[in-house]
Amino acid sequence: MFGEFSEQELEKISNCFKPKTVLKNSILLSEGSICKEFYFINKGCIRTYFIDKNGHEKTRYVMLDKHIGTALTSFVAQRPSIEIVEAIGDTELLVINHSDFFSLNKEMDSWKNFYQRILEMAYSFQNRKIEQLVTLTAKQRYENVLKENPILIQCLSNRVLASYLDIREETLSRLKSK
Amino acid sequence: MFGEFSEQELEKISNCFKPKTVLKNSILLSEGSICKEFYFINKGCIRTYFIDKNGHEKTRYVMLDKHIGTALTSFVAQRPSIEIVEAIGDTELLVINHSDFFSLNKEMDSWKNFYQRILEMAYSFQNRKIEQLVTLTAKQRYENVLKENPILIQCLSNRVLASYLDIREETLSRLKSK
DNA sequence: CAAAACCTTTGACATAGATCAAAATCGTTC
DNA sequence: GAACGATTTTGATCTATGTCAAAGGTTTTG
Repeated sequence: MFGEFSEQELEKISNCFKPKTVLKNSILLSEGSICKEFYFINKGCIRTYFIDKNGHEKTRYVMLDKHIGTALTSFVAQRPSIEIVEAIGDTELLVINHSDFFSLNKEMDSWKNFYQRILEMAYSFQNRKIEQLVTLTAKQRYENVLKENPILIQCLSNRVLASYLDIREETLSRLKSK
Repeated sequence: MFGEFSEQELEKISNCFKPKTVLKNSILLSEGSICKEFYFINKGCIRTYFIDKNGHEKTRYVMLDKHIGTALTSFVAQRPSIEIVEAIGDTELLVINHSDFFSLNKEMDSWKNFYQRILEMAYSFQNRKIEQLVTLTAKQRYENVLKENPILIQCLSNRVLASYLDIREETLSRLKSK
């Protein structure tokens, strides 16, 4: 899906991924912990978010079926995470831990390419997010998700969707009734 | 600085970098063009920015002496760029073009690591930027730059600094007089 | 299935920062 | 160095969105 691997390589890679099932609302990574895991979502939904000075949640990234991700900044730097990782619904995951991830990255050229692509895409995604935050109004951001990624609106509660759009839930409620 | 290279590798790498001097206010990449170049700033200052629907500039990234960068999204995907790259002052650059960059990335393991580190840092930088945009007030963002990166305040005009902070120049002017 | 806990909606009000306009400064050029 | 253009400051408004509070809804739980 993200890279091209030989049979042998796939064998080695799949040995590194361990299945894991988590229930709705489970915390996979709490604030201040160091992120040791990278996830492939087989089925379900998880998100990363952080909490601002006023105690409000800000959702950065939502992963649905067949997506990958983690609290990347903490995972890469092995520093305490600002971001929290949480299961939104019951979720089946495949997990690779930090040391296996970077062992593969040392040994396997095709994994390096894979990781590069992950980083490139993560970067582009963040970049689009910044563009939208600084150029679009709350309403435009909502309409943009409605158009580009409507599945999110089905999967997320209004509370979480609002935090993803960086607006208050009251504002989202008002936007929708128009 | 960013990676570890052997003498041989350094030789090869430096053959790919060409010196280039540009004058203040030169456009290195215009909107809609495909970014073909990656820059090392020897001396001077360049920025990347884009223009929102109201015609206002939004500065994403400022590179000073010994920094590296480019309009990364366009450079990576080889798609027309939303971002503009502009010299803020007269600037001496070293330039590597897209095909040399990715040739090195194919051939040279240490360059792969180097590129990974660039991407990791670029990602973290964007992430911090998002955190600050969504959690800090205009004043806090100004004070943050004042504290963390005061050299920017010397190098940039108020107009550009304001666009970097994502506030209007009038607001910045008012913030400063307090 | 009742009650507790949580989520969403609605209303009234507050405010940070934008907008528009006009002076005041500064820098560049002929 | 006068004059033009660009940048910065100041002032008077406007507005999108936040805040606070309360009322309905829904879901979870013993």
